[in-house]
Amino acid sequence: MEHKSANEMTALTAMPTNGHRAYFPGSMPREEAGDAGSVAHLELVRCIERLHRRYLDLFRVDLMRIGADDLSPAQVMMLFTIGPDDLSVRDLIDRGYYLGSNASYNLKRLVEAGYVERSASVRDRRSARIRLSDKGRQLCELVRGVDEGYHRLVVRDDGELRDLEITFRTLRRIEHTWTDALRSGEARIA
Amino acid sequence: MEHKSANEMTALTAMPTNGHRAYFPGSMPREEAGDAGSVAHLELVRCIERLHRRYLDLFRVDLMRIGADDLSPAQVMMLFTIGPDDLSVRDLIDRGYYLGSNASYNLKRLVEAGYVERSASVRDRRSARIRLSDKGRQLCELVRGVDEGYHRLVVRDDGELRDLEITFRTLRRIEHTWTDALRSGEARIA
DNA sequence: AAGGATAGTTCGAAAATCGATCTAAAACTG
DNA sequence: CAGTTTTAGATCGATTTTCGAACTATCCTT
Repeated sequence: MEHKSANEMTALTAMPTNGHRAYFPGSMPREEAGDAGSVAHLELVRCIERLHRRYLDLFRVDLMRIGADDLSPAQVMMLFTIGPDDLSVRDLIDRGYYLGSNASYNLKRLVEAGYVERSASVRDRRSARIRLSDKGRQLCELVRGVDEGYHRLVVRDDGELRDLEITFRTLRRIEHTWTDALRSGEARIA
Repeated sequence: MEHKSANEMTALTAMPTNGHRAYFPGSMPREEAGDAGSVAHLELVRCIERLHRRYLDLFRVDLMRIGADDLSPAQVMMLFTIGPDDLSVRDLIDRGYYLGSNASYNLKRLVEAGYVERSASVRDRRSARIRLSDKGRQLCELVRGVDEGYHRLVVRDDGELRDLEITFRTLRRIEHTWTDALRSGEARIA
């Protein structure tokens, strides 16, 4: 938490539109063979990693503008993962694939900063019930407002809307595939 | 670096296929209005964040199996960002959207561990030339092999291949949009 | 009631992040 | 050419994050 942005040596100044090679699907050892030149899973993974890093930079700036400089991007995202629901920490963990201790850590900050309310469940007193506070909901509104700007930049016509939908659907499918793979992978160990 | 995996309280045990609500496009404050219920940019962002976290878990396990337990997932990804090329640190930074000091930090480890070779440029002696070593290339081969397994899980027919291509193309477009937004956003400040 | 599973937190060590320096080598500028 | 400014990149120190291993408290089973 607490970061003043204003990147120094970051990639900010230079887009991928840099000099030499294409860098598009070209920046990895041989790929001409095998998949007949189509996009490989690994390229997508790399893209996701890059996008994630990129969005963090962008989002941090936006959060600063909004005035939510007491939260890290990941913490704000966590607010959206909670959403309008009233859930247990376990549910939150499952939704966001968080590690238990990390979820606790971030949740603690969210509660301390007043974005999330926590109370003990009546039925099971081990279990905590979490939900957004008004402050939390307000922040979500603001973020959603900012995001609409990006939405408009990204989907400018029906074709792009359709692509976005396919993209979302595909990513969800991949998410599911990975989760399965992870589960069965661990099964061999356990 | 150095992590023994074997998550404890992680989401490993429970997929998003958990109890109560749908959670699909449902876990955020109101979205029925406006976009006519279609996928919003923000949902995609959240998905990317989740996928990133998820893949980290998966990849760490794979790296362990491969025997590359001296590198973090991000560092291995950096190898692919270097790819077959011979580039300067600046190029690497631009390609991967790294922060300068982080790139240095990771690069140092890659060089120390023998995956990357660095030498000074002849023309500009400030500039370093970076490239994969044999060891680095070998690791990339191994990872690529593992990845082919996931590729087959994810694209099982032509339709899915087409979706993957659209997804990749769309994500690249978004990446570009964000980079632009970030650049022009910072411009106002600078 | 005893033993085990579950929910969630806390702790300490390790690692990652970030911006501010800092060095060295270009590249300008007069 | 001396003087200044830029650029490439490494390094430093402070902060934040990540992770797994305890640990506490409650619940469930028998």
